[in-house]
Amino acid sequence: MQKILDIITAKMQAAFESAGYDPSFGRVTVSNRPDLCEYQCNGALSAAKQYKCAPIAIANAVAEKLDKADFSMCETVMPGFINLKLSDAFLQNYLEQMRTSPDFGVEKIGAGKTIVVDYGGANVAKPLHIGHLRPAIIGESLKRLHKFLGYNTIGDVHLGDWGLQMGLIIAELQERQPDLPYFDESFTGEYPETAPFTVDELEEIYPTASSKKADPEFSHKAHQATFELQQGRRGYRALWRHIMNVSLADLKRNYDNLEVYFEKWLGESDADPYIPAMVEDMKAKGVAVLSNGAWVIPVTEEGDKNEIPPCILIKSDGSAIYATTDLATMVQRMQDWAPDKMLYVTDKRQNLHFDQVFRAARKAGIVKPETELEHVGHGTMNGADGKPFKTRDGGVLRLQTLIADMTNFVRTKVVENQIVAADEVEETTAKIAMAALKYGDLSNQPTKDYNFDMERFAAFEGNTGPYILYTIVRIKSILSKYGAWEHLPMQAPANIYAKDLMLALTKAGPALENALKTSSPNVICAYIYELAGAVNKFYHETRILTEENKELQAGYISLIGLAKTVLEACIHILGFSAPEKM
RNA sequence: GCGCCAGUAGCUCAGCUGGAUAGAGCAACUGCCUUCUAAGCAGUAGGUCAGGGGUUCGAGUCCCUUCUGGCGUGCCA
Repeated sequence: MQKILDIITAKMQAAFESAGYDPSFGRVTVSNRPDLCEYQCNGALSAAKQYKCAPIAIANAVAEKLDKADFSMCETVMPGFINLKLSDAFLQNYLEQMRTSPDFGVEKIGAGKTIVVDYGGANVAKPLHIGHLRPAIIGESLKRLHKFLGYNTIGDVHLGDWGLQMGLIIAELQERQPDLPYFDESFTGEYPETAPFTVDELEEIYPTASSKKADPEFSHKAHQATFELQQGRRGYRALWRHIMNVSLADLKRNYDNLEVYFEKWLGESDADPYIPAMVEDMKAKGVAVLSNGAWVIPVTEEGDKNEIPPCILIKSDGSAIYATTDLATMVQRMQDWAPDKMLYVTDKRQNLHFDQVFRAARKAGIVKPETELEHVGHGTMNGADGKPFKTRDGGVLRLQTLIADMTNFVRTKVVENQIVAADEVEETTAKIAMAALKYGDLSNQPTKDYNFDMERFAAFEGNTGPYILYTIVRIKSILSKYGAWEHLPMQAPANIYAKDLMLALTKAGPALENALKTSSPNVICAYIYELAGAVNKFYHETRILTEENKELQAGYISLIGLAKTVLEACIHILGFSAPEKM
């Protein structure tokens, strides 16, 4: 469906033109003075500069020419604003069109396009911790948003399963159990089928090994193991498969628990086969050059304020590095899926890395010039005190612990409330906790750091996930008491609360598009908060089920029905859902 | 050193290519439940938009500069 702003802007531009002014001044925006009008055009003010005359004169001339069929008000105000209000009939027709269109008429701007969203960033052999929360839920949300707007979407967890971390684990294992056959180069038999460690052991082995990086001897062994693993040393590959098997099951369970689902569980290792040919190609093209013993891709471009470091392709010890696997992964993605866009959701501290990789990819011709590459660098989640999140003993907090804490916190309130039956407590609690956690995160701009405050996020008042859910639950409650509502047509606004709600509903599509364009789920949060507010005001001021005029009542029901449709679609994009009662 | 990002109410944050009186939530205070869930609604109070210059009819928004904080800055991811 055409957006209201576009419809009005087109009319306004026509009016500017027919009044003898440049139509580009006819841009209409949502009013910032809702007490005066619903939409406004400030074009006369800017036009006054170019035409060197009083803005109000331009505004009057334009207003004179404006096609006023869809407006109930059009007035000019000093120094030159043009203020507009929509007619009831226009709103009714527009909302009716929304109601009867698939997905309330949002424009499928991604139709025919494919996007890869790279957003997990989990490392094998490491439990998911709070650092994995943001990329997971922001990425999941952006993926769902693209899907809703018509894109073919491929979410790829892009496991960290190939870098130095694997070498560290191998080196540490060798120190602990040197007699295992995996370390015996002369061993030619079958390796054991069961792993020589459990998940819990693995999750202890990695941090231990990581803490020993400062030891030159150990560090060298780890680097050597990394190199040999990548070169295909048989025992290391076998060990690597054990590590993968043991930790993948655990990772999947954790992501499921967060309601984050990947279409692809590929990792850095899957990019490995693409590396040799890619590197040879880059060398042949002269894209990669030898520098200090390493093969690097210079990526400084004209216009840079100063030289940015080259992208390192092959380290001086001959092994690959994360830039290499990221580039090779692009090769694989272009070959298998030919996406129009690749979106990476990782910590913003990797900004430079992706800048380098994107430049290198374009320089080497790995992606097409029109392929969009975007890095959404998210900020850090800190504790309520604004300091890095730590457990009481200073360790890293596990994701599952965070979710459990939130769930326990919410459960207490659900039980106190006594609205749901005992056997529904867990399901309701889980939904509210998920909403609290995700909305609390997503309502912040992705790029900014924020403080995790469980009491604030799970608070049952204010701008929170639970508030949004509560609004939906209220609507559901009325609709289920009313009966069949899906067929009821939209009516003209019955009061100012109805009109405000209708105006809010028309902004759904634009909000989603804006969120997609800026890769900012917080835009959706801000929108549904506004929409939920409009619903609650309407709810408060209008008796619906006791309304005696059945015709009028049907209009109310239709209106809140559409509100439910929009709200539920939006929270689904954000990654959570509403219970029946709360 | 250089680069990037940020600084808006006591706290947490919005503010869309400059536009009318800078908006929410929390906390504080005041009202509204015999009526669809009060996890709600209405209201009061709270801001020299870090400081200083500049451009403009008009600046939280654009330019310059200072201060403060965070992060990054060739072989970790």
